[in-house]
Amino acid sequence: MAGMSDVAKRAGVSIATVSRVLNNSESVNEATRMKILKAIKELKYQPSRVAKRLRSKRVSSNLLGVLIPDIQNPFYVDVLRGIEDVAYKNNYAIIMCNYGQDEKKEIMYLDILQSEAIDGLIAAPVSENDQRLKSIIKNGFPVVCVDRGLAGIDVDIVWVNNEEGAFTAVSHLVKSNYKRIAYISGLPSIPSSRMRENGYRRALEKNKLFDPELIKRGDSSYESGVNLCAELLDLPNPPDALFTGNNLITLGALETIHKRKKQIPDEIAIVGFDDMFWSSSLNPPLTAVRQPAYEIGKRAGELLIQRITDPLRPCIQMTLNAELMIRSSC
Amino acid sequence: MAGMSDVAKRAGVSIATVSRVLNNSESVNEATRMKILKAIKELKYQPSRVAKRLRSKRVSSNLLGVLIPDIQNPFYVDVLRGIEDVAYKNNYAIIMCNYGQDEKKEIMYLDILQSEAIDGLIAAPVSENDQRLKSIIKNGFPVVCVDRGLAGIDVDIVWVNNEEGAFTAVSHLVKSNYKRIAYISGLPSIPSSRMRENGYRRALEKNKLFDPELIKRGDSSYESGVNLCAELLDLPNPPDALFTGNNLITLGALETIHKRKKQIPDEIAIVGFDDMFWSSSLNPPLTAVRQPAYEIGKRAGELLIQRITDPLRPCIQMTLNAELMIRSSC
DNA sequence: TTTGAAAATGTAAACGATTACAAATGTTAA
DNA sequence: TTAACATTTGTAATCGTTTACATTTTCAAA
Repeated sequence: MAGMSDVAKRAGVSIATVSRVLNNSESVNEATRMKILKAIKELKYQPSRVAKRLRSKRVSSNLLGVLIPDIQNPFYVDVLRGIEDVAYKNNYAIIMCNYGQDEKKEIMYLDILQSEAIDGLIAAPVSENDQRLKSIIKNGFPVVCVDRGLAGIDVDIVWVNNEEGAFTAVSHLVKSNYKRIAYISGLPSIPSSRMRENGYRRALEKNKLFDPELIKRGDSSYESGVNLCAELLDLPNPPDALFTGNNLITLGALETIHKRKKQIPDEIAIVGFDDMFWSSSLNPPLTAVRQPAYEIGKRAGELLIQRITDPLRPCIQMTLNAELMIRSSC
Repeated sequence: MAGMSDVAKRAGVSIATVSRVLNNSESVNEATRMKILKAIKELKYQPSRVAKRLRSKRVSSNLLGVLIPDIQNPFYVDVLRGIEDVAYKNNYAIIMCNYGQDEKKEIMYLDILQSEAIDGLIAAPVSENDQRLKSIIKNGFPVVCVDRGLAGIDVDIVWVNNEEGAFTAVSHLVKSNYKRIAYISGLPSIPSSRMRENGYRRALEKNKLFDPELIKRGDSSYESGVNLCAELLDLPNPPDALFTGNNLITLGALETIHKRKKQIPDEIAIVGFDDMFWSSSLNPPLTAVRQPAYEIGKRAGELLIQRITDPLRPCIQMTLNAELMIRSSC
């Protein structure tokens, strides 16, 4: 592929001048500009972002990193869309890394992203004690967290009020007169799992309905939804309602309930954390706590770009509202 | 951040030696190797992939590009997972670009990916006449297409037999005695939309059931599923069954059907192209043509890595089987 | 010893851009 | 004509690696 020197040769100028018209910086004579533009066209010249990034660390590489735990979870897909739209508008491309809640993989990706000299990173860390991510932040690298925080360090973060969302959902179940309300939790090492559990617990204790037997903790996956729901249904004194800790768990629980031909909500009610755009087409239309996922991504993208341009701005914690979408599953 | 020269200084050797232990190439004395390794640890040195890529074009950058039309479509998510697993195993990271079926965006991403000096690209092109992608392939750059082909050019490709899949699905509808079977197509510029239409048409014509009025062509989105389904239901002589052209269209059509409180399959049957892992939790459990999406991604990843190591290997077109998953929606 | 090959290490030129600084050219006013 | 300044262009260093080639060190055999 043609390089800048080829263009320079063809246009009969020096590479400095070529660089100048490329970055339309400083003054360059209109005639030479035209010559150079013509040469660029003819040679189909494309500047190498790699060389550019190597040379000027202080200049934007127009690359953002995104590190998410699970691309299969529609919540993160929407977050990603939000990030991407903002990035595209601001002329950034994104490297997306999906670490599948695997810490080794997360570390590998973090290394790669750093050594790719990205301008900034949006991450949902593997846990709140993510050492590697913390040290990156301490080094002054621009990072925005989404959905999950980091303990003992000041960082921009965008998330929802998980406790309140869970509290509202479970309270709705209580009001609807369910008595044995179970919670299928995601990975307990994820802060949001515990926040949601707190909300669940607060709603039940307030009404003296709390029974520790009805909490099952899994790994935030579809399979764990399938299995833990089965365990709950097999209890000698099974629950009459289910609060599921995320998207995939909800779908897994539904799978089990349907397989056992239990009626929802008559035999078992269910309300899930995380809405999906097709929730109303589920059987039955699912009552769920809706996180504004796209909005979360959008805000995170904006915060990151701000931080890149102004590294000294104080950190912001942005808590968006989760909303209970009441449909027919409870 | 510390660079290679810092490490060299600390270990009291030249940068060349550092580079050698990093790439464990050639012989280096065990004692010096230790010294250097120690210095690397102490300085938390991380090699810059950017500099590495700039220097050695012929050496692998361990970066793969993935270009997909719509990250919201669960089919592509699964393809992506397949690619990612293979990439990870072979020590490649991936840059994922989602162009949202927007040609301008696709071209931008293609430019970026090229100038990032990635090793290879897996793409589902915007159309079979994608000029930019074609010229990249002509330049000898390693590319594997997924789900969508390219006209008039030899390229590795992994997809399913769309026509056959559609034919099977629609034939099943015919066997079940539906008479007015409609097709909601995705964007006609996408080859798979037309292939599926061909299968649909062949199945109906064979049984003298074809009626051009029952074909609606949209843009492969959820919204177009919602709207075109409504148009079909509003027909003076509405269909008694629906064949939907992809995932999102299916979900959109379900939305409309439910909103109108039509019974599935009694008032209207539906079979969709593309299965989802939660299809059995839909209302009703959805009959769908299952593409082995994860497998498609995995195969594509393998083909790409092969091509990178052997640029001269003849092109392969890999057609996987689509399978009809019969549930209760027809 | 000396010699020569093998092993270990160093030197310096790339890779393809940006950019400080220098140099050349053009323009205006005295 | 020339001084003074603005405009335009060029030169060369730089970013952090890899690598061809040169050099030094080591060591066994003569």
